[in-house]
Formats: sequence, C-alpha cells, structure tokens
Amino acid sequence: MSLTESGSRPDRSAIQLSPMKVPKASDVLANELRERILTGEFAEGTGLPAERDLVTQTRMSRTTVREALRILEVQGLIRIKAGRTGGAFVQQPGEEAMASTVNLLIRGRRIRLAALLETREAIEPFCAQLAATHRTPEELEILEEANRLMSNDSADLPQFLQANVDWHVAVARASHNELLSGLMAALSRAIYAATEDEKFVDVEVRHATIHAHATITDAIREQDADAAVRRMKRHVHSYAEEVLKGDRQQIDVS
Amino acid sequence: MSLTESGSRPDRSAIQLSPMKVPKASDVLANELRERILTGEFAEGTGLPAERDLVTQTRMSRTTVREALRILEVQGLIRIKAGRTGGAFVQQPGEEAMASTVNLLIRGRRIRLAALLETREAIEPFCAQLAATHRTPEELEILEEANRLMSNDSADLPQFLQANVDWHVAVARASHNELLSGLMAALSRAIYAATEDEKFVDVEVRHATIHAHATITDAIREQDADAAVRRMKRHVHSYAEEVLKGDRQQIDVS
DNA sequence: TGGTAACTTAGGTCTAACCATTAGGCCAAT
DNA sequence: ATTGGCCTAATGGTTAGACCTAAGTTACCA
Repeated sequence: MSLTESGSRPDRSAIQLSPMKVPKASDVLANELRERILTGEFAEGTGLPAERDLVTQTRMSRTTVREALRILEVQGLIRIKAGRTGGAFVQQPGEEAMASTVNLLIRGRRIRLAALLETREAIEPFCAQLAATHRTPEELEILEEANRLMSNDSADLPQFLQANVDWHVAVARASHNELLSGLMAALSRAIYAATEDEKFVDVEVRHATIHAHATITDAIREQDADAAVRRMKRHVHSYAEEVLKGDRQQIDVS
Repeated sequence: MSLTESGSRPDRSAIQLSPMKVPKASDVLANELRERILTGEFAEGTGLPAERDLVTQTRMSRTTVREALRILEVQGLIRIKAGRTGGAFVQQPGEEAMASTVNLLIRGRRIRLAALLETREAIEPFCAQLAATHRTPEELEILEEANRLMSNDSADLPQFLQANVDWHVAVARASHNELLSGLMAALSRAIYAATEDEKFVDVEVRHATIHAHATITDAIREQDADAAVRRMKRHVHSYAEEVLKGDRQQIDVS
C-alpha cells in the first residue's frame, strides 16, 4: 500500500517498529543474578535463596528458576550443593572456568600443539618478568619446592610432569596478574595433557628442564627481571623445539 | 586403634575408600553429547534430535534433556533456535565463548585495567611477529582497511575506537593461531569497554595511534617479523602508559 | 496473483508430585 | 562409649503432562 493512500483505512505506516528480541524468562533471571554477583553485592560463599523461595519471590516456575541457576553454575558464578544444607552458593569465576573454556576451544577447534606452545612462548616470558618484580618470599618458596620435587630422582614421570606444571603455574601466579595466571593455568594443563604420553621426555630433557628452572628461579629470587625474561624465553622455546622435533606436522591435540 | 592390634574385632582400616561423586542425569547426557561434538562426530551445523526425540531415545525426562542442552548451549557447543525449523544445532566454541569467560573473570575478579594492558603487552607483539610471517594478502587488506577507517577525519570517536579494535583483532587473526586470536579478541573487547569513556583519547593520541598502526602494517606487509614485534611492543607499551598516566591507582574495570 | 488463515512442528513455561541426598537428633543394642 | 537403626526436615534432582509461543508450510479464497 502507498504511503500517500487516503482510502477507507487509516495509514498503517504511521507507526514503525524494528524487530524486537524477547528474552527468555530463565535468561532474565540469570542476567539479574549474574549482575548482582559480579558487582559484588553478594560476598563469595553467600547462599542464594532456595529454589522454592526464588519461585515465590520471582513468580516464575521452578523449571525456569532451575534453568537460570544451571546457566550460572556452568558459567562458574555459583556452586550448587544438594542435601539438607544445600543450595546455590556464590563464587567468582577463576582458573577453573578459564581452563574449561580454553580446553573446549582447543579440542573443538583442533588447535595444533604447535599453537599451544607458541602461545606459551608469548605469555610466559612476560610472566617471569613480572614475577621477578613482584614475587613474595612465599611464592619463591613454592617455586623452590617444585624444583626440589622435580630433582628427586626417585620420582616417576607423572610426578615429574606434575611438578613441572606446578612450577610454571607458580611463576604465573607470582606475576600477580590474575588474568595471566588464569591463562597459564589453562594452557599448562592443555600442554601437559598433550605431551604426557609422548616419549620424548628422556633423562637428558629432564636434566635440562631442572637446570633451566633453577636458573630462572634464581633470577626471580634476585629480582632480576631481565635475566628472568631472557632465560624463560630460551627455556620455553627450546622445550617447544624438543617437542616438535619428531612431530613436524600439524598434529591436533584431541 | 592400632594397625597391629589383634583384639576381638577385625581391623577396619584394611579397606579404604575415597569420596565418590555421583553424576547427575543431565550431566551424563551433556557429557555424552559434548564428547561426540568435540570429536567431530557431528559436523558443524548438524541438528541434534528434537527434545522429545531425545526423551524417547534416552528414557530421560524432558526437563533433564533440556538441562543438558542448556549446559551445552552455555558452553558454546550448540545453538538453540525456537520455531518450526528450530532445534539444537552443533557449533564449535569460538571467540564468543572465550570473550564471555574472560569478561566474567575480569569483572568478577576485579582485574585491574593495568593487568589487562600488561596482558596485551605480553601477547600482542608475538601476534605481530607471527602475522608478519604468516599473513595472507587478504588479511593484509583487512588491516589496511581498518587503517583507512581510522584515518578518516570525519569519523567520530566510537567509529575510531571500533576500527582500532578491528585492526588489533585482525593482526591477531593474521597470526594463524586461533588460541591467540581468541584471546586477543576477548582482551580487545575488554580494553575497549574499559577505555571507551575515558577522555584521554585526544587528537594527539589518535594521530600517534594511526601512525603506529601504519608502520606496523608496513612491517607485516614486508614480512619483517623483527620490525613488527619491535614496533608493536613500543605501540602497546606507550598506549598503556598513556592510559595509566592520570590513572595510577589500581582501578578495576567494572 | 497475492494475501491470509489454518496447520504443523519445534522450543518455552508452568504445575504438581515424587525421588534422592544430606544433616542432625534420638535411642537401643552391644 | 561406640555402633548402627531410625526418624525428621530441608534441599536439590527427576518425572509426567499440559499448555503457550515462535516460526515455517500449506491450502484456500478473493
């Protein structure tokens, strides 16, 4: 119909609307709760009202309330416990949530092991630099404990690899940058999972790793940021070359 | 009681059990579907059976089936559409899932803007280095288009900032490392959100940014990895200093 | 030919009930 | 004093069935 038409009907074009999106009820509740959690309105560990209480308060059905809670649980914003003293308890997302997402990305997108190692080469020297600047005595002690575990000749391969991961994560944590440490925790687990059954971790590699960790830890102890970044760069780069030596193709991780 | 005791009762410590976890029905189904999606058993875009079909196939209730689907949806593994041709369609997690988790982490953990900028300083020079090595002509064209948009004097601040983000993300994508580009996409959005209403983006900063992007793009075009990493390092570092100039304290992002 | 009404199929929401898990208290048997 | 049996209460987990809403498909009629 024409805009200038003056027929028997009023001009319906006088009012124009754009496509609107109608949110789902469970999303509305999830969004509301998420905002209030993220802004810190509820302290960590606070218990949300019981499901049936949320039903009466929101006038939504229990199905809808439960879907909202499930969303928040998957996002790592609440932890749900069953039983008498159960309920939904507030928590802030942490390394777990980050590691979970990174793992899904890696597996779903078939991220090459080479890309994982590349990413670590990008992040970790910087972590070492920050760690050298900001490390506390306690964090230094954790680093040295991990080194002791790795040097223990009676340790088997899984123990060695676990202590290896622990050391790397400890360096990241000592950077006092929670984003970096979250990333490194996720990355380290993924690299660990991808290399644990490789045969390349021979005695020579183990000794080289122990020595590298020791010298980097020294730099962090002395708060020598330049040495820390330089040595870490060399360490992760040579480790990456070692892993990829016999493994030149684009092998995915899953 | 002692382990060597030989009294009238048998030694109860002979059997030791660890705490056991009993999975929920919805988790069982979600895990099953997640594995099959991640291993690529279903091509991207494939439609899962309708909810009511999953009910008959699994003998679970519709509520349980829906909870499982909701879990996968939040994890970015399926996309759910209503209506006649609706249903759950397989997708692999991508930048959105990563960006969403990073944002939750940043907001919930009150990550300082300084930490965001630090993290970018760690990642982005490496992206530039890889981009210089691997960039395709098409990716180069995207970089130059973003530069053109930013140089357009008639562009307002939001357009400038958006083109800025686009350029940075394009550099990351040109690295051909999906993990890095996912991280940078998430980071860029967060930094954009944290700085968009800052007043510091004056004419001088805009010109400096345009110039820096141009020289970095040159290095990527010429596949000069050393120059690319050096210039990017300088660019993001000076940008960070500019942002934090009047803003020395540990301001969080939320 | 064009529009619109009716149908169909999918997800979204609600209700009501029952099951399962956990904490705590009480008490009888040993 | 310890152990196991038993009950109660509170909470999340699960089920069944109905109805609502969104969005393609089809058929029909002016």
